[in-house]
Amino acid sequence: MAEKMVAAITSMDEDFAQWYTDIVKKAELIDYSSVKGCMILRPYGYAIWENIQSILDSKFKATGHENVYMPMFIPESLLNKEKDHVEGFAPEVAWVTHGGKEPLTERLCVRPTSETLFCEHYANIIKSYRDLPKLYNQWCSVVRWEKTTRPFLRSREFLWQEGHTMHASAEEAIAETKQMLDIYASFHENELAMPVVKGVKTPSDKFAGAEDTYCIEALMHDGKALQAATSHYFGDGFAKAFDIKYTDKTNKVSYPFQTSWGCTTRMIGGLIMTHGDDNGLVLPPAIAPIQVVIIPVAQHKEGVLEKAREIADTLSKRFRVKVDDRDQSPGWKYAEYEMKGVPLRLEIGPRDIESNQCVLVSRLDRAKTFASLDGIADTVAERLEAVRQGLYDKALANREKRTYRCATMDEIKSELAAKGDGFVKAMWCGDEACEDKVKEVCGVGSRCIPHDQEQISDTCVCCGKPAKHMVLWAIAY
RNA sequence: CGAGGUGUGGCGCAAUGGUAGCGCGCUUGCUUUGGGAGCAAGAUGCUGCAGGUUCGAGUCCUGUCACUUCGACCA
Repeated sequence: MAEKMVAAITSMDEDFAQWYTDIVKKAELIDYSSVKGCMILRPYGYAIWENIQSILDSKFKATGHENVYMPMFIPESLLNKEKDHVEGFAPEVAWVTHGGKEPLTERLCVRPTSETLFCEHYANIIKSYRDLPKLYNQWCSVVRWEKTTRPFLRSREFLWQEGHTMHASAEEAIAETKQMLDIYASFHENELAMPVVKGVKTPSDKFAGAEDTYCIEALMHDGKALQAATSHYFGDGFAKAFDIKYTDKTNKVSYPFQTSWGCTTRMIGGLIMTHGDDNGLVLPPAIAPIQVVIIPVAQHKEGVLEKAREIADTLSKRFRVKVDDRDQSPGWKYAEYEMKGVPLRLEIGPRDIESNQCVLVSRLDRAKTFASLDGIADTVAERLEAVRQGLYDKALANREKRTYRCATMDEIKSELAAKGDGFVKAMWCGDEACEDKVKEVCGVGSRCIPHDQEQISDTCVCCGKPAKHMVLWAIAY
């Protein structure tokens, strides 16, 4: 019987990539569409995104941000206004060249990101220091014509939010950049139960047109890194390129300072690869579309379904609950909701009803325990919190196990060879040539310069000159 | 963009160049129900597409498209 269940998906140790693909399909998160790299988010997958969206949206609003909606198209001339930006994105934009049968006089790109659109608009509406700050966000999809694609991790169209803000001073803009990074980090650690490393990108890895790019990096179960969210400080470069000017308190014409920050449906890929196991997806309660699934056992027997629905009524005041009364065997349903990552299962059958109890099964370890139906909502709340904490602890333990502190490139190579992919902490002189060489020789790229610095050694891991920073290195998704 | 893999019923697969089959799923009925239930009866195919070779092509050849894996690049 156990064999049959494991056979349902590829084992993650056997083939992690195939395991991932099996999960996104079998947990009914997505389906492939007829356009390469464009996935269909099915109800269950979209519900996860809606939960992520609703939590983050309330955090954004609590910090003073307002939602807007910008057009999907950017005229070529507008995209071209900021040199670094267009160079960064031009290779992967999709172009609209015709309206009906008529060629357009100027081709339009489908937004790969909306800095240029926000800047054009800000130039029109920011005239006085009284107009600042502007704290806008939008939820939308963007298009980047990627060569190779994977569901959630790299699709040609993906859903995201992009915040774009304008501030009177550099300090205020930098504070905004950091505030949003903190919001992303706490969302990942608390709601998604994913430990993350906060840091700043090296100059070669910055967002096109940014002065500083901050990010949070998470380590997946297979030891590869995933950038989970980013927050950029732009200085006044875009403001100058787009002629966004205002009159400040001293009656002087000034340029405002800008930020942007975003996170995407890629987070769902991160959830899968952080928490999933050989029985399928495992979802942290905060974003699980179903937090508690109730499985009636021997549901044709008198009183069973009624009792299941009664419990559901009680629980649904506090949790997202589903009673599955389909005509399938209980075992079939157990396997199905494990595949879908439902954090807690409640089984109720005739024997339980007699003794006023039910069986609770945590998705974390599939351990079965009896629980009294008195005060069941409090018990469920405790168990859900235990799932969240357990997921976080497990992910953190994996990250610690796979974090290597290295003083030389030889050490990096031998650690990775001996213990598998993971985070490498090693010192760096700041020279891009060394960054490139580490990637070439050791196979790991720089992910970020972590905020929490450690002194691994005094000299650059590559050239031996005095080190400026500890860098986090890894193979990235 | 480079290197591989795969295209046959909804899904997974089989079929020496010779009548397209199996399992799962699906439908109906009955019996079941505490870890993917059992029996019975059904339905489902222009073998990705286009050419070619052949008396005959799922099978061989050419082209093409799609999906997918791994690299390089990116959220």
